[in-house]
Amino acid sequence: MTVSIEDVAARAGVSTATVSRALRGLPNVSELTRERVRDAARALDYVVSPSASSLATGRTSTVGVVVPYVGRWFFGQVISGAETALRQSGFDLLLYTVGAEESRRRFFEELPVRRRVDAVLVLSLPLTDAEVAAIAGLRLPTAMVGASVPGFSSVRIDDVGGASKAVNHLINLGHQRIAMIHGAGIEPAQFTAPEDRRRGYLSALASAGLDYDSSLQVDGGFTLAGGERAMASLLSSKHPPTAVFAQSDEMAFGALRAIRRAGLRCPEDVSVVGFDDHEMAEMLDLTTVAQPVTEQGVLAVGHILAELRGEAAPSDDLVPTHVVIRGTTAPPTAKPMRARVPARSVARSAGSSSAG
Amino acid sequence: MTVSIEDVAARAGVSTATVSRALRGLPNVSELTRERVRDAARALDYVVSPSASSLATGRTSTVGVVVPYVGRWFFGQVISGAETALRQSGFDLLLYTVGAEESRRRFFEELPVRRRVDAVLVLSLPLTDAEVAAIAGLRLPTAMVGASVPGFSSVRIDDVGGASKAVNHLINLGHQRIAMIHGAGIEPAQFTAPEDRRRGYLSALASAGLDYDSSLQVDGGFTLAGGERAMASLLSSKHPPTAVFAQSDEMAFGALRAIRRAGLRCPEDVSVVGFDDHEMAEMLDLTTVAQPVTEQGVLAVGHILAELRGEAAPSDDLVPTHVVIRGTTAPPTAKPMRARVPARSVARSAGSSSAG
DNA sequence: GGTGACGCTGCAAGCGCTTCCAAGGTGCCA
DNA sequence: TGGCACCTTGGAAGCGCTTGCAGCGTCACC
Repeated sequence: MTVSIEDVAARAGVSTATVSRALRGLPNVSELTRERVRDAARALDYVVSPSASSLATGRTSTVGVVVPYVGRWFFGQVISGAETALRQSGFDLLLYTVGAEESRRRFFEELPVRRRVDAVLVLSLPLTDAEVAAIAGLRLPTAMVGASVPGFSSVRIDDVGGASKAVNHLINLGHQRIAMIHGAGIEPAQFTAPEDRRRGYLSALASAGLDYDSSLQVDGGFTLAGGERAMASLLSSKHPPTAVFAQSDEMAFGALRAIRRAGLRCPEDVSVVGFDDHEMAEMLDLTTVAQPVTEQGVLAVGHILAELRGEAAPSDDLVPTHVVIRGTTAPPTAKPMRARVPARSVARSAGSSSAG
Repeated sequence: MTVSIEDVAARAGVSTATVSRALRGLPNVSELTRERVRDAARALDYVVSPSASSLATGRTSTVGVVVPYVGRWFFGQVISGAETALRQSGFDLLLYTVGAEESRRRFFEELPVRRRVDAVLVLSLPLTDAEVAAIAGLRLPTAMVGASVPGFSSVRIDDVGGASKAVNHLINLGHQRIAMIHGAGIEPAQFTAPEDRRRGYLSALASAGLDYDSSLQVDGGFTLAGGERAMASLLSSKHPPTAVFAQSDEMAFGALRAIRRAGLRCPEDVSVVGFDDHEMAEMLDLTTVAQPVTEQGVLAVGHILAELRGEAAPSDDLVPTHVVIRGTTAPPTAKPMRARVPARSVARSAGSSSAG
């Protein structure tokens, strides 16, 4: 039924060994023979059997990608980049989503990637020590995106730098009272983003000689709803900020909503900067810190492939970020927050009267 | 180095044949033996070699999923559902993204899934005839999500019904002048969503006895920017609509932005309904038509697995939708677009069969 | 006691490749 | 002309499983 290497060999009048060599571009095959083999293969519509091939070589030409959720924009982008890079090098991408507690447990328990892949890519999964050990036990080239674990290659963004760029942007606009909506620090240790972004925030404030006010740091739990709550609480404080740096775009979205619901306007009353450059950021005109997302997938694959070729030891990449200035940031108004529009009932007159 | 079935056999004191049968739960193995084998396997941390196994059986226990983009919310969700369902049945998921023209061409030309997968899942890819032929040539169980092709299983939503539900919602609120922002009809024939949604729109209007005004149908090309342009043009017409049905949430988002930029308010001045229940729809408080997304992946996998077991011929699923009412729809103001009056009084003029 | 039937197990032949090793040719130099 | 190095090619042994077929006790029943 299916055509095998033997059929090709017969048709080309050579041995299977030669077919194998010819088709894979190995040296020590005369050009003439190679052509004949290629023709035969083409004529028979021959495709090598991956299982036979990997049984013989021990290599699978497949990389396992472990990701919490595929549905989230960020992961989708990274996977996309990784897939392209892998495909280009002749590798397949086996997907494992381990977002649900149950599936995660099973993944690290059974390690279904064993014998199935040549290398592993772990995306933004803060791993417990046991999980790290499990992965290490695979003895496969492994790269992490978004978290750094000793012994593995990793690709991360410059969280500290990104955060201070964002805050500097606000400072340059003239803001002095700048709040931060952060993510909770409850995650495993390798997930350093919240802490790093906080460091960036603080260092920007410090080098501008601005006061540090701990009441301006509120937890938004990295969710939209959390960002909304955080912003609401900031707005209702006795001395609200004129600008807010949110550690993620989703929290920034929530903040925007809170601002709107409070009858205030952004950026006239409060400026907001996010972090990520989420696909919706543009639509909401959110100033934010952009990170190259797809590229991180590509870089991670690069590490993996290099290790696979034995060319490189595990190494870390820190990719740069840049601030994308959009419409949610502006200089503070002269008299910050004084004449507060009565929220709720009176729909903001922004549209008709003061538009522009 | 790696432990093979032979090691397990030796340790359990049986033949490799028995190990194979015992571990796979085949009958004709005494419970005692099975236990011994299991223990040996566990003790040696044995994992069957997928390549050896599939070389021997011809089955790969892998399903190829072909998708235009992973980064888009909808696809991510569907993949997620499919992955879970597959994993549960012991299948792996091989991902192929063919969004880019180049990668798409290569995919259908080389058909890298050949010999690699047992079945194929094609997500929301309107295929050309040649592409359909290529897939058919694989002679593998195949299911489509979002498009229906004769000969293949498919899972789609009820576009006609969804659209008319959306429009009925507007009609029930009292709207009489309802526009539609649609997607261009330039795609291959199987991509029937635009046309079906138009049919739903028209039938809802018709059964409410409302006029059909072709100037109220504008193309938004299924993009945010397109939706914005379409809405802008509607707003600037001499007789603008009081409500708009957008064939996708993204276009609806664009419409919202156009409304805001025109200094108008939603829903006070114009109501907007979208389609999809995009993850951002909630954040933007958009009334929309929700479809079960993850579930479509699960259903498609169901079809595939059934075919794989030889249990079923290709069949179609039409999954229902429902309107999610949020804040972008409200009864029209009494005197549309002229003076702004609180829009309470008109609340229930739903049944009015009077033609406008 | 003979004889199937039946349950459990092992033998061994593949599955379709890759690769080590040896063999045959060729050309070149001594 | 013989010897040698080098380039091509083929033979054949696996890689680690699955599975058809046969063997062998056991039983039940004639």
